[in-house]
Amino acid sequence: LPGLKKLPRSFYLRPTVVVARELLGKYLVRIYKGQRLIGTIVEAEAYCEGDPASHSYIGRTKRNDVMFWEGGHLYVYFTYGMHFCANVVTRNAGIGEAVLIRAVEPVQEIDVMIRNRRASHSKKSAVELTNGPAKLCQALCIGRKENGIDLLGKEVFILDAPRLPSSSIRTSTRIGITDGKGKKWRYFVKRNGWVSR
DNA sequence: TGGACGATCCCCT
DNA sequence: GGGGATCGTCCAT
Repeated sequence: LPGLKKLPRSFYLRPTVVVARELLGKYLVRIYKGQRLIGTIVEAEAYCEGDPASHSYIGRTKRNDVMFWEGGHLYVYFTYGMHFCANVVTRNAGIGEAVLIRAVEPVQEIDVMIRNRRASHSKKSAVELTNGPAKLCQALCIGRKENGIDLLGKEVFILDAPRLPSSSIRTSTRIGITDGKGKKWRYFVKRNGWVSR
């Protein structure tokens, strides 16, 4: 992906639903042991202040602290006793908002991603490599240590790409939540096979 | 100090 | 389509 630049800080400081929508089509890059694991973001959800479904709804705690950092950091949380999920922090410091990355389409080092998910992926389709928030974290080696990483650094970052036409973007309510229903803050690429169900 | 539960995934039916 | 795995976080005793 020669010539593509990292998204600047200013990209992340904008309203969270705008960031969620515009992250579609961008390249999520993970540098791990000298390898460049890359996937195109195809599904994302916005979590805003005043939203009962957001981890930040209860206020600032040790767990959700990174959500309140300046936009352009990575908030990684642990859930269900075994899974990690990755979020892009948005807006200015002191505001607890973020975008959950729910799915990516593998682009580069796909064989490494298969190996990272080997235990459970042995006889599954290519789609199941990264069609969910915890699956893509496993495929890209994103875990507890990556919580709080600066997306303008060298370990995890996002490369710019042309904005997708609005005709290729769809919206829906968010997945797997009970509070805050009705908000159509899930964005995904129409007809892309890696979008979760 | 304890218990309820979760922005999920996988395997089984 | 349903349930079990599995444990950190948070709040109520």
